[in-house]
Amino acid sequence: MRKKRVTIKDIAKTLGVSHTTVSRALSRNKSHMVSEETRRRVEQVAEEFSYRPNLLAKGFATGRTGTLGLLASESFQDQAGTQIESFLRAADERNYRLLVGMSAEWGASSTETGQAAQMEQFISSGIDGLLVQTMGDAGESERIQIAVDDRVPVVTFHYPAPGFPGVVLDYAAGFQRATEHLIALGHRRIGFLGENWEGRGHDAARGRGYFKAMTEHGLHPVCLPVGRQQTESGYRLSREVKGRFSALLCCSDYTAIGVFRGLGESGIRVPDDVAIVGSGDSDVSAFVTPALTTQSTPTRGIARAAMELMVKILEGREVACQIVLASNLIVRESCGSGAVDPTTMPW
Amino acid sequence: MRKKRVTIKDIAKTLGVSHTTVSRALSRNKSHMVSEETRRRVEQVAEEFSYRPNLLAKGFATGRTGTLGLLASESFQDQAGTQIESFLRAADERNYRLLVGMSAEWGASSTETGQAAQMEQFISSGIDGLLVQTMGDAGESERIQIAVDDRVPVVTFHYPAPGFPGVVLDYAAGFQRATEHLIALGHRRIGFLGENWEGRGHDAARGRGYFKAMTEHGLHPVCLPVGRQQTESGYRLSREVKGRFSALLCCSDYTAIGVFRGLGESGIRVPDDVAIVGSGDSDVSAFVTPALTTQSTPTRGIARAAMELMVKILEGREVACQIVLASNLIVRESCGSGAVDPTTMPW
DNA sequence: TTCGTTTTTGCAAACGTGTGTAATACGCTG
DNA sequence: CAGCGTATTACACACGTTTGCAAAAACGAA
Repeated sequence: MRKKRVTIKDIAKTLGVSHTTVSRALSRNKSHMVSEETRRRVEQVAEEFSYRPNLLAKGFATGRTGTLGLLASESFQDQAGTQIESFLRAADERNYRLLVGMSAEWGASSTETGQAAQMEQFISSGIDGLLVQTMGDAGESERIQIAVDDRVPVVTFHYPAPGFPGVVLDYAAGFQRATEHLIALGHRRIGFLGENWEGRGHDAARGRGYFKAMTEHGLHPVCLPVGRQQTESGYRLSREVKGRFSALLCCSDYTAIGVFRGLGESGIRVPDDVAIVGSGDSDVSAFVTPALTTQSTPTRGIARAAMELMVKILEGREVACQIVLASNLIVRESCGSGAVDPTTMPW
Repeated sequence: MRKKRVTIKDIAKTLGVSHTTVSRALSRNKSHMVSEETRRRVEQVAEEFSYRPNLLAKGFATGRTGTLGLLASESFQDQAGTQIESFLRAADERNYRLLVGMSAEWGASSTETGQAAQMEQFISSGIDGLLVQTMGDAGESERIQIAVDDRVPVVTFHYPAPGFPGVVLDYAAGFQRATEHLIALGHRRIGFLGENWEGRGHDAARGRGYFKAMTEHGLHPVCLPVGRQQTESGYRLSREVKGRFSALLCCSDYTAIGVFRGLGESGIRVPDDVAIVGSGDSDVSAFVTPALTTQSTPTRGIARAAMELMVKILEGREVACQIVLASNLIVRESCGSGAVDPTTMPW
């Protein structure tokens, strides 16, 4: 007895008009007007039948679905969830739905679909635009190009993707400022803990900022390479710190936390003996003891800016541009500057 | 010069066959066979033209889109992101796409769409099924009923929604066990910090478990009501603890962290003076000092189970059932049992 | 009334794919 | 050769909505 879903034709039939009229009445079409009287009656019957438009058919007919694809990167650690959340809010505000995918291009398990495959699926699903979290890995541009070739507007976010519009975070400037902050506090022997020193990706960008600040002040930059397991790497590397550094810049809060633990076991106190700066402003960073001074990642701001850019592009008001967001230093307790901004703490 | 997207008709034309044949060749239709020879040629041309099926049209024609709706609840605090992440993985494993929405039924700002509205949008979008995170608030059943009335299979998760299939977490049993754990450690004056004491929702479920354990051991249960701002509430309530309780059960890790802070300022040590148990196993719980003993929320397991149930229902292999997941106690440092399971710590 | 203009409505095609039914071709049996 | 079954292909329509074009209705002015 499965009754079929109610369509505009059902409404048309009960009112004795054509389905065309109903369509126009409901969509408030400008070019063709429908009398106030008819519109009222149509809306009333629609309400009565609890009519729900078939967005599939609508999208099929118009070529617009009101849905955007969001490809988040799993490599973005614990921030992935927060980032997605921010985008959900931003999309909701502008009345877009979000088809979400998360992919790990590196170390993807066999069951998980690679980013390229997910992207093709999304494109086929008839999205109006694609939001891609960029990590700066090799082959990224080629992947994004797939969407562009299929005329799907793309907005990247997080890391620069040359040639594509996007919202990027200025990690280099952020880390330069962080380094200068430590120098201003009197530190001279400052170490850098990151995945790779020079090359591509986020850590390298941070490294460039660190390098610049150090050399500009006539100081010698030193990099301690961190592995995939960041907390563990930090813990391990903490052994090399003693007497060698008075401050450490970590490319991840988790690395910093590992260092915390390791130093604590050796009886080295933070920030009294060694100052530490993290990066990412993860949820945990305010809760560790001492609270971590960290380079912020404005997840919400990124989402907002990317969404706005996307809407502008969809409306033809913007063609391509790179929006650079500053990465601020959130000063808490771990580098002992004394002046902790209370608004950066959860209590 | 915007070339149109390539369709099966384009393929058909170049091969001199009908689009029907192409459709059948690509979809590997059983009832109508297509010769091996033709299939090969079709696939080759499809590859050559880098044909991508229009999933909108496909879904429109078949009534199946391969997309599921996920309605997460914002009230689920910092776990929302993790929960969504888990579902993305589970969906990917079974080759479904996920249309994600997040809603706060309570305190929703004017710009944010309520859950009911989001659900209607999702239904219109032609999803094959809907995954709803339940919080046990009033009107929830009526909301879910909307989807069911439109013949969209629904699977709820997190909190029991009577009459609908779902995956639920046994908070009551979990908190009962947590309470008994404290009793076994010798505690007698144990307080309960939760949003509401008796009624509906998660905290009430936890409260029931606590109540049961206490009365069964002839102890007197006491509830300290927590407000919306959990960390702050915990901080505030910590003043009432001194000399009154030797242990506290908090319905949220954030409440526990607020209590930590407050007690610390009063010179009361955890776990030496007061034992504390949290709930949620948030990302932060392992990083605070002392590391928080907490009732786990198996986000990944919930997603897996809900997804499996959904697939079974879609395939007609299951009609309705409630899957109850146990909520384990993760013993760390904050209740001083001494035996910390190292696998619960991030290092 | 008659014509012109504007407002309102309907017809029919289109979007890309799937599917029931009919047609064709081929080979086999009697 | 007629008759029949089977494998393969084609035709035509369906799915629900939008939209260009044309027709009808309403209205005002001459």
